[in-house]
Amino acid sequence: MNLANFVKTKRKSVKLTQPELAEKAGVGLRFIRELEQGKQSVRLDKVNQVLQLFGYQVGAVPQTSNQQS
Amino acid sequence: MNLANFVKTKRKSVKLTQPELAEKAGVGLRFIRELEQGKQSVRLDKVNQVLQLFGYQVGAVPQTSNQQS
DNA sequence: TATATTTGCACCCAAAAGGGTATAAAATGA
DNA sequence: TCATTTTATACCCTTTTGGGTGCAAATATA
Repeated sequence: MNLANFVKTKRKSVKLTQPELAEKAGVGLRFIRELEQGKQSVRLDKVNQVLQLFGYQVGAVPQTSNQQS
Repeated sequence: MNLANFVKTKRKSVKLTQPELAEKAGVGLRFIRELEQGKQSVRLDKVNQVLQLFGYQVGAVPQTSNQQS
């Protein structure tokens, strides 16, 4: 589970659309879309704005890890 | 342990200076410094370039977690 | 004490992010 | 099937990043 799928899965689990998530997180709609599509060069602070809605944050995880899901 | 301290600690554990780490990771020295100082708006791909030297990558971790160390 | 390392600050600059918007495509539901 | 919702892609624009560099001060380290 990478960050992109993590966000997508979490968003769907709380029944939010991308525009709704963007609004709640205080980021742009385009950012949510690029994030869920796996864009690598996103900004860390924006990612954290999204993750904290789900009670998560960006951290270092072992490369072999499946991260949280 | 936040990302900044994680990188700093890992770097010191393998006895690298900031310039050496920057060179190995393929990022600028200024980036390493800003990362270790906790700058929030860094780019995720650059963070990953650094973390993978230590066998780690960026992932979602619970907010209450101490992340990996 | 010296030496090496780290930090902080300031420039300049090219490249990219991210926001907004509009349109096209895909998915979902009646 | 058709209509609606959701998602994806493209274009502008402004702001910021990140790299390079230099220098001074603070902090370790031998």
